[in-house]
Amino acid sequence: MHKALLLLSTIPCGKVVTYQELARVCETSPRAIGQIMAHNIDPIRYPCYKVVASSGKLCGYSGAGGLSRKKQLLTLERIIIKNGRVDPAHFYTFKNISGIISSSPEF
DNA sequence: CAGTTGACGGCCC
DNA sequence: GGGGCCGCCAACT
Repeated sequence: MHKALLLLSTIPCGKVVTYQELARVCETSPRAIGQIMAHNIDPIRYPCYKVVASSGKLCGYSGAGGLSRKKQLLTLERIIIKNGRVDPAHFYTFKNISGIISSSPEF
């Protein structure tokens, strides 16, 4: 399993991450993160709906329901979405990567 | 192994 | 803010 997917489960409720941030932590390109999400086999276990573009745009969701579903799930976490975009105030950044690693067995 | 294709980002205008 | 361009990297022909 890729690191990026594991990081998703560490995101606090009410927050989202950008592809950029995941790319930074995983030391890869945002494009690669996009691929990983697109090929994500298990949207249930890994909350890939919390991943948005740096502009706040939702971009896509391969799970059932598509973008509207993704939007709905985010709304359930009290995240305000205007015009298909998440307010940047909801962006989450990984501060202590080592802490995350120690709390996740698969690392 | 060599293209192609995106759920992107940064830069420029 | 938005469109055009190019670099990026993993997955899939």
